[in-house]
Amino acid sequence: MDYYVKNNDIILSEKDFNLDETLDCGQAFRWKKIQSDYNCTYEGSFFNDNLRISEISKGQFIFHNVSEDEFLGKWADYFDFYTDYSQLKAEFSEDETLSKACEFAGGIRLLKQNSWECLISFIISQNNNIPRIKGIIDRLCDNYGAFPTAEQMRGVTADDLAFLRSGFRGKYLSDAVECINTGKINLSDIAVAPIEQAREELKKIKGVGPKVAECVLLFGMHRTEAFPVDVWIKRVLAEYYPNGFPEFAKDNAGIAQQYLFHYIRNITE
DNA sequence: CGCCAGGACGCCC
DNA sequence: GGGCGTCATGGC
Repeated sequence: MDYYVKNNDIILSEKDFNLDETLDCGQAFRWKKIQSDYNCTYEGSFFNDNLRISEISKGQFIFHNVSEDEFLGKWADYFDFYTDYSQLKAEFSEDETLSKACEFAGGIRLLKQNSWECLISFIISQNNNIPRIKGIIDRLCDNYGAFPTAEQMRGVTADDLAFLRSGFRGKYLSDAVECINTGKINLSDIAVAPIEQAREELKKIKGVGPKVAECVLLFGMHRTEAFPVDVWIKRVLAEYYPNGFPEFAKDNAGIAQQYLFHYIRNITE
């Protein structure tokens, strides 16, 4: 990791990183672009930690008002800087479609998000569009002052959550809160459980089906073998992988999925 | 206005 | 176990 401390900031060089591609590709919903002229700046949060980050030129970043300890201990992990994405993309490039996808948006990184935040966020995401998902999560965080813990939400009913205007998802959120607070579901255990078992556990929560479970595993537990399949990925699989997804990329199928998702959505528009 | 949104549930056969 | 209508809300 090529970085240095300057005043109260961290200056980072990382060529396999782009803010738009990483923060606005549907894996996280709490980042806002607050500036987009000669450089670009995002403000956002990871559970209850806030960050302002600028891309001052290609591959050059400022983490504003971040200490070296915070950077190494928190943000470098969140942005997965301890993983070599050049190496990863080199491996993916054995496959023609993946190679094109990596070339198309080489600055995507898989964010290592909080499992609880992910669970709630992706329950909200079902049959929903990204601007509205962001709005609902905004209202949730505004109400509690930050992203609420399950403990802070203890006992909430769907009616209590009406202010979210999350529609039929309110009862799912209420059930997720209860599952965590009663101990019926333990996210830390699920994070390290065998993947099939982890899937089945997550699906015990109302409103968590195959897609949401897979997103929680991938985005919230960094299970890189998890592979969320939505309409876009179905299209990729049908069009480019009629004989199945390549075996060599299986351990990192979820990261490959991010490149493919972004690729197929943007080349067909 | 109608169609759709990073789906899941409940019911049907 | 697969197929299908339904579920709130609002972006476009």
